[in-house]
Amino acid sequence: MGYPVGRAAELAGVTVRTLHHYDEIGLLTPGGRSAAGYRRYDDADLERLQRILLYRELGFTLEEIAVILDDPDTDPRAHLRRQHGLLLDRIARLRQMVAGVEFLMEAHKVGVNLTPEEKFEAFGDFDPDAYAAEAQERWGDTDAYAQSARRTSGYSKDDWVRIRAESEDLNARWVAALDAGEPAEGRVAMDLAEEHRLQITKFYYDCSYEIHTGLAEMYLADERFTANYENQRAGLARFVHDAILANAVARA
Amino acid sequence: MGYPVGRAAELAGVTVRTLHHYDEIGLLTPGGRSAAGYRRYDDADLERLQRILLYRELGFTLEEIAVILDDPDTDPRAHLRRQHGLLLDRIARLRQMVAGVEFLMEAHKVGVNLTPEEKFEAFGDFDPDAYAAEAQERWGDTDAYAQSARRTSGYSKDDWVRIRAESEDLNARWVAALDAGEPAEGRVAMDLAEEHRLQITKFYYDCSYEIHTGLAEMYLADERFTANYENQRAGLARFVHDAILANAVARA
DNA sequence: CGTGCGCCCTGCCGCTACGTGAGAGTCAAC
DNA sequence: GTTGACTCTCACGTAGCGGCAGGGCGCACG
Repeated sequence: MGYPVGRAAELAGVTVRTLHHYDEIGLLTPGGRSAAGYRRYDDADLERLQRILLYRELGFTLEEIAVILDDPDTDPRAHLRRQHGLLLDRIARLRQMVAGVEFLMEAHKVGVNLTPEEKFEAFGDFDPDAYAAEAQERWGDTDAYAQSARRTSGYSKDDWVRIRAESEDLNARWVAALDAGEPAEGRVAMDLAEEHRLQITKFYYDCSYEIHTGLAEMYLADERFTANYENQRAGLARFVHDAILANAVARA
Repeated sequence: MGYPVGRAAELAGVTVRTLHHYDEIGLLTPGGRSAAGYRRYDDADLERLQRILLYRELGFTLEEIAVILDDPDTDPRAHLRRQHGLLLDRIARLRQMVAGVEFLMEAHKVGVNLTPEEKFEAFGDFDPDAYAAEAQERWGDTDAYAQSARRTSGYSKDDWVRIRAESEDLNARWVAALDAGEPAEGRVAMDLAEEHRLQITKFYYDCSYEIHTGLAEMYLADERFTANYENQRAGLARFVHDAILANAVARA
């Protein structure tokens, strides 16, 4: 009983070498060996293999996959839900790119000349807030992120333009507040924080005060977000962070 | 004029090292250099870079991308259309995987026990006919494939179950015909060929006799398809091929 | 005028996730 | 008992960069 390596590879649609590799690095060790030393894969092995391949398709490294799969308090159902969410997210991202290509096709047809900046923007260096939901969910397991993916996947090109405009507007006002020397715990900054929270709720997912403070922490901890704010104004990341916390404490 | 490497990298959302690498392998050589030997990227370079990144996201190797981009008779519009189609295809594939995950979740909830084969099938080693459209279009430039992607992306889990069932039913009858010793140019085989053509039209895209014969050739030429048929019965690939050709000649 | 500081250059070594043999044993079939 | 398909274990090769070393630019600031 159990499948030999060739059969397992065929079933999963991978090469024998790949299975050898996974065995070498300890990612997928077959349940047993025959007398002659042949690998024998049982049903549990194949189930694990399937999960590996799905996470791999989603862009995780083999090391990350090992961590995810060997986490003791993640049952099969949690894996399926997470994979489901991540897949929806990928689709949302691809849809955004489709919208970008359609936008460029339009521009080309009408003969509009776009600056390089505009061209790259068409695809979006993915919006930080949408991205945040992903990061949040990647290891957590709420459904804020799945909600985000579901909603963003329904957005049209025009929607994205509107969303981008509103986001940039709010951003400009953050910068203005910082430049004006507003205190992060003051009325103005806290109102901006509240507006920020409502904007996320409106476009992506229900952003509670708790989630919002979580985002604020990430704005400081994750350099991708830090850079996003700091590129606009030195100290802006910390300013936004502090304002969000003050706002959450005051209103919650 | 022209952007320095750091600025170009920032615009495109890649690292400087990546641009160096593309320069090294000749995939993207900056339009000029400053007096001090600094790379200077002009607008045309950035446009090329954007195309590179999109094709890369779609899974092409850098070498393949070079071939695609340096093909003299592919204008910007053709690139956009191709990218648009390929993106829709990726989305369709991911949707199929989503459906697969949902199917597994259902099965898990109801407590159904699936064999490993069934589990891997849930995601589909992608249906050959849908795949065919892709291969057809990847280098050609009709829109059969885009049509296929558009339609399949709208299919639900239940739809896929039905499609799979119908496909397998037809497949079984091909096998039966071959086993029964039916001639490939006979009535029975030709009727199966016609049914095959209509099934593709129904589920994926308008399959003309011309396209159909194209598919038949591919069933013999591309080992992924050959294997698909030969795994069921030796000689089946050739049998299907001959029947499709006979049918096309007789009816067209 | 020099002296940081940030950006740029060219090697070059390292890493991941395998591909691709080489050389040898295994197993079912004829 | 031999053939052909499958398996094993080294072991080196490859793609697409990441990251660091050692060294030039270039402009501001004192």
